[in-house]
Amino acid sequence: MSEKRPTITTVAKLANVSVASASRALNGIKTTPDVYERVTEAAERVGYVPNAAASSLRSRRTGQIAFAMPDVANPIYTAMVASIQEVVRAGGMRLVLHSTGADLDEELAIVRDLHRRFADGLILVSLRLNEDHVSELARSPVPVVVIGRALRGSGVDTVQTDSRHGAAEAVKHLHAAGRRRIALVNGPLETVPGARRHEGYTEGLRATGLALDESLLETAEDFMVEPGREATARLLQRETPDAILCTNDLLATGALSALHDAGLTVPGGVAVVGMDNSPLCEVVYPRLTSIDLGAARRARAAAELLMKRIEQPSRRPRTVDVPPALVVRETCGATA
Amino acid sequence: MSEKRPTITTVAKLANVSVASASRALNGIKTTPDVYERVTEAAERVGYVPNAAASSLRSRRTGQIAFAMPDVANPIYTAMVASIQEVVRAGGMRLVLHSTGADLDEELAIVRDLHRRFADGLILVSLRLNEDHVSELARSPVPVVVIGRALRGSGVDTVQTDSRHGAAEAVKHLHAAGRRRIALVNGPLETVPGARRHEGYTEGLRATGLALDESLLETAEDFMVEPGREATARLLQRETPDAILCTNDLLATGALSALHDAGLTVPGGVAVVGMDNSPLCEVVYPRLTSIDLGAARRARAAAELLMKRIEQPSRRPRTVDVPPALVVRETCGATA
DNA sequence: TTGTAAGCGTTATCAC
DNA sequence: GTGATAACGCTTACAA
Repeated sequence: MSEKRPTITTVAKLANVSVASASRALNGIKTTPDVYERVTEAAERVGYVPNAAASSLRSRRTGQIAFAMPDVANPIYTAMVASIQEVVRAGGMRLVLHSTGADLDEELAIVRDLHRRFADGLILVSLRLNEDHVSELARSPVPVVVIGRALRGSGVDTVQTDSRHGAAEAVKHLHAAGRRRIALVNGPLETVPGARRHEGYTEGLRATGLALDESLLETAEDFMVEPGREATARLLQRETPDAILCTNDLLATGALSALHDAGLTVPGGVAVVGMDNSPLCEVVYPRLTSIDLGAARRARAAAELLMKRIEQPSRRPRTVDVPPALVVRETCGATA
Repeated sequence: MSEKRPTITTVAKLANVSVASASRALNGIKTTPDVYERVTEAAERVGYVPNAAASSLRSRRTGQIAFAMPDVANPIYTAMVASIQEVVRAGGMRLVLHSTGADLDEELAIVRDLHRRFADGLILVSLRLNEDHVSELARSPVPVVVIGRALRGSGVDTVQTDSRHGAAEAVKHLHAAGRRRIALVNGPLETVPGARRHEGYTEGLRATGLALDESLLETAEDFMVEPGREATARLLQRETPDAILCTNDLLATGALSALHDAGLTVPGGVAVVGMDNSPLCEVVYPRLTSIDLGAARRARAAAELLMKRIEQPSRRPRTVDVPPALVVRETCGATA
């Protein structure tokens, strides 16, 4: 009844070859056709499946790729997961997921945990990691690809986008559409995206000759819908802008809701631009104009960089840059 | 420069104990305080981190839980991932993600792959698995929890919801709101949810005394936004219903878009009810009335069942039932 | 309680 | 090309 799980020894015996030959045949290493035939047949017959732990222990490869992101519930990271999953599967590997809650300690903990060697590489989306943590990354026993700001000297591959430039472009677009009182609803400023997008906003104002008005700035507790709604509500209590740049689509979604509650029309009264160009844009009402930061492309690039790096650990680190692009939809046209 | 990675032997030597004692101390098995002290200190000093493969090979535990779902991009599964992630992390384990593309062969392939022993258990969301596949599940070397229809005789724990009943309730609600020409936009009928929700729809019609009108039925290629839009557009070409029941929120989102394109108002002209009560409901316009199928609760329950089952493999299989609940929002009120 | 030693199942290194 | 055999790093009987 409860026959023991077959091991490679079982297969080797049945095929009348050594375990070494069995292993070779099963791993596609050159053998005589005869041996190959007998081994595969034997394996088939007993339903042999190699043990992952044993094979990892010996080969030092786990067949797993780890992906650590700030928040599983954010559609932009979900989109990344989908892209990465494709590449990973095509390479015959598994995807291990980690959610860091955008917490710096968590981000670092995962990098340290790589010493357990549970994965052959890591793709890390980091909101808070900065130059101080380069040493931790450099110490990693397996390749790491960072999606975020390039960390000089860390020796890791990086995929980035110029979200600062993206934010500036958004402001310019709003200005070109006739908007003059452009508010900013941002996420936490101590995050890298928060800081850079703020810079981009002020840069955009400068470029268009608009003055920076502190009362048009609002910061949400987190890059999410509800905080976006609250931040926008606070903003509307003291000011009525004619446009709002939200530093991601979730914030923008919250903003749309707050504007609606306040009886303001979009884009007639207030124009809104988000960032990320996530699937959400097509689904909210009105459809959201957004700065595409190439999430899917970045994720795919990161996964591909990682796969190549795993094959060839010595190759010099590269940085891939995905340029932002404005995608115009309904929430921003000319002033009504 | 390139000192070798420390193993448990390194630690044992440094602490002047046997590797066995080192292992015990590190795994929290009773030792004298003195030994414990010396070992942990030594481990700390050399930065020892246990090797996952070696420990799995010997202990037959991987510390990994696998979650297989039809589609990473569907917010309802994302919500499940979030819930499961919490439980898994609380148990000190890792989450391995698989996306099956709602493909039966993929679903089965993952179950078979468990023989590699890369995970200590699997949570499987299955759209197509049915009684024919019970034997495959029963053969699994590690516990499996199925989120979906209970499979009798498989011996696996199951978490389910009565989506048939949910669909029927939706119809009753629409009827109570004065709707009489209630259309159905469903996903593929050969899936379990597709079939059951169709049954629920007809059951609802029967209960309210409405006649089944074949021309009010439409089937989308997939449970997603774009197919939902297309299916609804087809429907509207031949009929103008006063309500549409969509069998998930993505379909409903597509339906809203098609209705809007057709110049129909919601809920004034046509009421819409979705299913799943995903985060999407709060974000689309108008906000979507939906049948909550308790995704987060089901996911959490599944994860908890799995953890318990891993601890105690012999306990008898249970089935957890999460009842559906109507959540009323803007897309369905009384006829205008 | 601690140490000794035997594996866990595989892959890689040798001679042949 | 193939077959012995030695690791890989850890946990766990078992003996002391």
